[in-house]
Amino acid sequence: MCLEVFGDRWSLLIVRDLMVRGYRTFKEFQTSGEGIATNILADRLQKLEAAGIINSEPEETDGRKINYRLTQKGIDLAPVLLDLLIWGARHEPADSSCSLILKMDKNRDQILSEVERRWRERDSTPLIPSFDAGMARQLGRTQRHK
Amino acid sequence: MCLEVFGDRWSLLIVRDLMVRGYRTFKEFQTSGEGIATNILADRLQKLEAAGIINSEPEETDGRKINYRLTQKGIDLAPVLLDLLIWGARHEPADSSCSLILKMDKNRDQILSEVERRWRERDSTPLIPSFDAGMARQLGRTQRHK
DNA sequence: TAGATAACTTGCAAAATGAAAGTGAGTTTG
DNA sequence: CAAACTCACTTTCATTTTGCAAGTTATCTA
Repeated sequence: MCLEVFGDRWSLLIVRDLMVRGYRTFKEFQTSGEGIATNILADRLQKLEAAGIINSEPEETDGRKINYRLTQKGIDLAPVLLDLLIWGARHEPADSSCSLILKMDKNRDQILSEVERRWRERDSTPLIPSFDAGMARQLGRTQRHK
Repeated sequence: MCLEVFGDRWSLLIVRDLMVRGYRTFKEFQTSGEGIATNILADRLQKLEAAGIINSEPEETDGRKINYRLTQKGIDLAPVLLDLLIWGARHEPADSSCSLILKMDKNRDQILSEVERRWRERDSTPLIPSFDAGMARQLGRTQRHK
């Protein structure tokens, strides 16, 4: 059931970008440097919406843009993403932000409520820049993988 | 980084089966009814091993069999799987075991330490049969999907 | 009003997946 | 002890999914 939706390379990445990087539009995903093809992006956004994880509505001030946002069901994935992040930090040496991320293990509940607050208040600034960068690097590649 | 490994339909399912259903051999995965093709299964087992999430060793009593087990890195995925399960139970009505699963939200830490204990003691009986069935149904389909 | 821009589609080649049928080492059976 | 069987894979090949590039259409913006 719930692995259906995430059994591909992009869906969780999209959810992550909505959750912690504050992405909202097609263009932001497209140019985020992760290299998702536009047809796949369109397809995944549609499937995530069909699954009730995100919704979409045109922006009022600019009729071209469509804003994608997490639903409650989508934001409820925060614990999963956070645990995955912590797991990655613990087991993939990689990054300098690991120590930062590992501290989050202690503050798990606090961080989760912060994530939810930001969502409720439609605050789309990236969630702590350094944290964001680290989270991005941990959870998914930023470069095309050969 | 860490989404690389799980950006496909089967890898997390394999980890789940090792973790909560007590699967150990190729055959068990193959005949579990989830319908994974043997070539894909072989490929995923190899990739999971390359990623340090599982290891493999021939069984002593039967030279044909190979036992796959989670490494520490693999068992550390328990929080992720548990959160995903709880998320599924909360948002995919589906199942009668949902209420059972949702109770696990309260006992999160207790369940996680039970999972780890079982792993340490190489106890491969399914983790509470009813829980197991529910977890299986929630996390992945058991039937071929059209 | 002539570009930009945003959000997609479309077409096509390349890669991944799945079903089915092998293969070969090791084990059980008669 | 040889034939049959089991287990863990490979191989082959058809189908599906993905990725890239190039449109397309409906808004803006200068």
